[in-house]
Amino acid sequence: MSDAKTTRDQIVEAADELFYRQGYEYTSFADIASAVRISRGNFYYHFKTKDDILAAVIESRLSATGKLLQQWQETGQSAEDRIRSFIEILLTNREKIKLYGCPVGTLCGELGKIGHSAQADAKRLFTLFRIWLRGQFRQLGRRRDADQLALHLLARSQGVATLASAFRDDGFIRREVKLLHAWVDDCARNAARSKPAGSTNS
Amino acid sequence: MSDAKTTRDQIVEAADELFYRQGYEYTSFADIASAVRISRGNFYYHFKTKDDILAAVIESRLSATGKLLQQWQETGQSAEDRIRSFIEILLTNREKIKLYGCPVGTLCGELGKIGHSAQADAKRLFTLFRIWLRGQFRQLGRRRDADQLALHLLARSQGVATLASAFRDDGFIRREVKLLHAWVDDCARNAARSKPAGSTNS
DNA sequence: GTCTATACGCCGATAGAC
DNA sequence: GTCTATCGGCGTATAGAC
Repeated sequence: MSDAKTTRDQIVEAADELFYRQGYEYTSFADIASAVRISRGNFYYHFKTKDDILAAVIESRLSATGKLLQQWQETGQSAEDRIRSFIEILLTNREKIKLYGCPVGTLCGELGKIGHSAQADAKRLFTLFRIWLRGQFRQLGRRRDADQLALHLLARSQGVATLASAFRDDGFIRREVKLLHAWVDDCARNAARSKPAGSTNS
Repeated sequence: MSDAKTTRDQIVEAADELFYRQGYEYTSFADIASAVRISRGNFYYHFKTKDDILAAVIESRLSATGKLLQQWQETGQSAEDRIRSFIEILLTNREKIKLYGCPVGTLCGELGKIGHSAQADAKRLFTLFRIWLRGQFRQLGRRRDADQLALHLLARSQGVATLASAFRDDGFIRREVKLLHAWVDDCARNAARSKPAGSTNS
């Protein structure tokens, strides 16, 4: 509690940011140590290996993502609204996305390529969003294809992030976000049509 | 000519594959040398630095991509067909995509993160597809938004590749390819509707 | 808990024999 | 053109003083 962050927390925080900006492989202990302003030696008091730091970073991201989704769950007026808050992160985080892509997608990709065992854990970040989105689409009335819609939306977001970082194009992001909102419109319409007359979402 | 590949060509070929499968940063000279079965020392007779190899690999990919697009241009019966051949590479290359993602997207992403100057060249791979696709959509009659449609299709493909490699899901790829073909259907329909009656594509 | 000093290997890169 | 031998640097990781 209060603002007294432990050194360990500072390390995780700095590593999180550096792994996002530079990638895991490219980030050295020296990078993290100098960001936290501690010596490399002190480092190993808190984490035995680089893999341990990665595990802690992923755990921290999983926790933060869970809280974010829970917050959306509480503040969103409807399932449709909640899906739209997911889409909006593309706009909210667009400056970082243009520079470093999506933190989930790029980490999973890198860990997959170097055959790192932590890729399974990183994938759980995707799964967290997938399950949450699936729940929203179910509430929208798309019970049969809710999971497919969730994956589709995840894929669309990943694609936007990848091209946004390649071309550094703001207008492109805005247009794609508009298209995604229009796609949600369609999802809601089709759900209403296929539901029995008079049924509601609750 | 003939099958007598020069050592240099073999190096580029091996590096190309390794950069795709392991990433640029993670691939060492030792990896490439052992793949080509030459000593590390001999290596430097052909390439002065690792950056030089990367440049040669990108150049090789640009050339191969250009030839592929030219071939599609010649064999495709219509612009619509040609766009569909682009979509089909997701299916054709799905085994590698599930393991290593898209070679263009992952390379651009990695080079962007480590701030490598060759990222500008890697981006040209995207631009090659972008311009070619833009041309196809123009021929389809979508003159005003041809470039936006090209970027949209590129983004959708990238998203499919990213999630396919995270979840290793064949069914997901197939469903998304179907959706993309349906999207092309819509593109062609909307183009026909907005064109003056009686006009043709040629 | 934090530091300095240090081990040890792999990295990219060079020199020079054949 | 291909090899062996080797360099300097940085990477992760450890030992031990304070």
